[in-house]
Amino acid sequence: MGNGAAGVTIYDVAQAAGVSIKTVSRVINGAPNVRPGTAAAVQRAIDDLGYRPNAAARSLAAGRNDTIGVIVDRLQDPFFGQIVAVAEARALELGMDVLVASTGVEGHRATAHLARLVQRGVAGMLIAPFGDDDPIWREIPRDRPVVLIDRRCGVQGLDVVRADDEQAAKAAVEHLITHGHKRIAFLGAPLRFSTVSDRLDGYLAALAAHGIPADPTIIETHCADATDSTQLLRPRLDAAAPPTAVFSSTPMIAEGVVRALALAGRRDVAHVAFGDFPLADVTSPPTTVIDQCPETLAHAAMDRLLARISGTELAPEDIVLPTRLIPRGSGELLPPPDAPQTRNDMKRTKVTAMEVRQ
Amino acid sequence: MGNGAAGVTIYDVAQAAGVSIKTVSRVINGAPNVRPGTAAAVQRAIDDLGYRPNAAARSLAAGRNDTIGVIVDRLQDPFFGQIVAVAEARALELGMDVLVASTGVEGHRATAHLARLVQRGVAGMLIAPFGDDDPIWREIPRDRPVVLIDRRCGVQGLDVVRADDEQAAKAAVEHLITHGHKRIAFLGAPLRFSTVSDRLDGYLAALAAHGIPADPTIIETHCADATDSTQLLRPRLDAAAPPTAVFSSTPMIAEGVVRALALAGRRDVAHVAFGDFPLADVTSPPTTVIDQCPETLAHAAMDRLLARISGTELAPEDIVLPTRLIPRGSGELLPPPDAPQTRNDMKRTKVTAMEVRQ
DNA sequence: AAGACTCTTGACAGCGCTGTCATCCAGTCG
DNA sequence: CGACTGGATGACAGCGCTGTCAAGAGTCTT
Repeated sequence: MGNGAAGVTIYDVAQAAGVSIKTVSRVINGAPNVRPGTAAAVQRAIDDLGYRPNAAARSLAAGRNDTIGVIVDRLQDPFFGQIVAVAEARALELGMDVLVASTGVEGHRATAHLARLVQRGVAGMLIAPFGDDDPIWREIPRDRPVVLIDRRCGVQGLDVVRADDEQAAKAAVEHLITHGHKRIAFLGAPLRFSTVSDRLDGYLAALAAHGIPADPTIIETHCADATDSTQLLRPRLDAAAPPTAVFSSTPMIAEGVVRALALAGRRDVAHVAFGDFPLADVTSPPTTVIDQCPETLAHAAMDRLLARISGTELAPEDIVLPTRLIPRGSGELLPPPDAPQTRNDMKRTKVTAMEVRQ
Repeated sequence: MGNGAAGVTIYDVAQAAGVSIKTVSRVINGAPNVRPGTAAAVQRAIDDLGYRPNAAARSLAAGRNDTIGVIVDRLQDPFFGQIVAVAEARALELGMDVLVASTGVEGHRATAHLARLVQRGVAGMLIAPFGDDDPIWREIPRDRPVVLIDRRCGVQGLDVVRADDEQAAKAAVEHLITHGHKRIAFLGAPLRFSTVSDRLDGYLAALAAHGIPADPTIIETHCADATDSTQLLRPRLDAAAPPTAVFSSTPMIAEGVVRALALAGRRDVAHVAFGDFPLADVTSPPTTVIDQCPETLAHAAMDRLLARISGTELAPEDIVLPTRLIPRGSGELLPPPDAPQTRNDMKRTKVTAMEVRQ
């Protein structure tokens, strides 16, 4: 009984139960071929002594480990919070634990974390790679299961579970176009995030599909955080030919956009954000979002990771999950009747992603 | 060079460097009394072979462990996200790792997690206990450092790091009173959270200090989540003598309050929330909050935990940190000039916490 | 009834590392 | 110049557990 005096070992249990340590080991691990009576006696001894197997000894002896590592940017971000929460819940079902590692907003700690988790002997890792072609990710160990979530990275041969960024962004922008918008600003995080890059492609594809020229002056991809998006959107709202709608490429950026609009007292600018966020439904007007269903993503990624950990052989796959648009009001605003036409209407008809990316 | 083929052991390094494993061990651990030349040779061998010490073997042999466990309600909650983030950052500084455990919104998994973390041999734990007098917390092992954060729990003899809930709540309510409010609703999570209980005490103390009778009909302590607070506030707004101000006891509840007010189109109800939350500044009107500075709390808790882990002897302490009120608008609204007087003005002058808690 | 199995159980050798204690050697000192 | 000191290094015994292999005890065949 009682709260397990530390220091109780398998030997103590064996002695108390009058069996060998191996039998105790069998009982602990639910191994077959132990007579019920023996198992019961051992179990009683375990309970009486408050024995808890030593995880370190166990993983040393068995050579395996029931810990998985999760690497994300920021634990504070609800998106990643949800991912870690799902990972933890799923791991728990299998009696595994989760070691968290956040790379920080610049990804500085990524390399160190990768090394640490390997050293810790994690059975597998769930990684939201920070930055697309960052050489850091080349260091991802290939000797154990790794699943990338949310973002791709330059590395080949790994499972990736992500939202259909390009299609979803395209759908979002078309949603705005359908409501009559032609000047739609793109506010994005840096393009080294594969997600943002894909979303920009979707944005451009939507414009192109509707014969709307892309205007580089309202495409911003240098927002590191919400403060940036607020500050970078502000002057554009006051410009000669202001956008009548804004597409935010991430929830964080959307936060800054909502703030910029609120500060400017503008309720006439349409807004669709990629990624749902808390209180999106009570902004004025409520923010229309693309829900990328972080939990679904996380579950899919964990399915994959846990399958690999349990030994299933799988070919690396790029799993792209659908998203859904949640219209709440801001994305359904119509442009003002006197909205100026696109400034460059006559001059050019197409901007390629390449050009924009300069 | 290269990405450390797993399976390289200290023996391989020793052989490559022409020394004994013990010397390698010394180098790895930065032990004194190793000739610089020897150390350099060993280091070279380590680098060449891509050797990484096996954490399991290490903690088994040394009997210590450089992992700390953090138990919180929900990782998705930015408040806890911040706490875990700080814990992780601080742990990393010392080369330690963080094992996360979320108890779920009802705290169901708490016991299991406690056991798991102990079994994993964590060096210490940071726990945000769910529920005050929940017997679960009696199971907290006393054989290793534990620091409680944010909330107390029935257990004695443990460090607690928390905000000054009662004083902060009192200040918040007095802030409303100063602006002329007399009918101030209290929306709270269940009182088994020590924080909520303390905040209710602060609320009652503020009313009492100003001779305002507490009205149990506008004191609600059964909000499990934001949905509840929305639904429970709604009818009260339409009641005969509606509150002219609302005090939300947690950010989650505040979210529901903001939503209820937005849905009802009410911008005239003053609102002060305990705990800052994202976009609080862009609600209509912007939400006045008490910032409990989660990061500061987390740092203070980690200071304590890491000190204990490193062997410092400390008497258990209840560390209460100050908060600050951030006026943003909603808390500074004045009550309507024709606001009805408190319904019970003549009938009673004081409600004790006891009564309210029925 | 002896051989062939199957089910239970145990002895024992590590897993990779650290702590303890012994050893060796270059200086120091009386 | 021999005893003495302290730094540098290594031999070795575990840490607590699991995997392997063998042995003992029944059970089933023919």
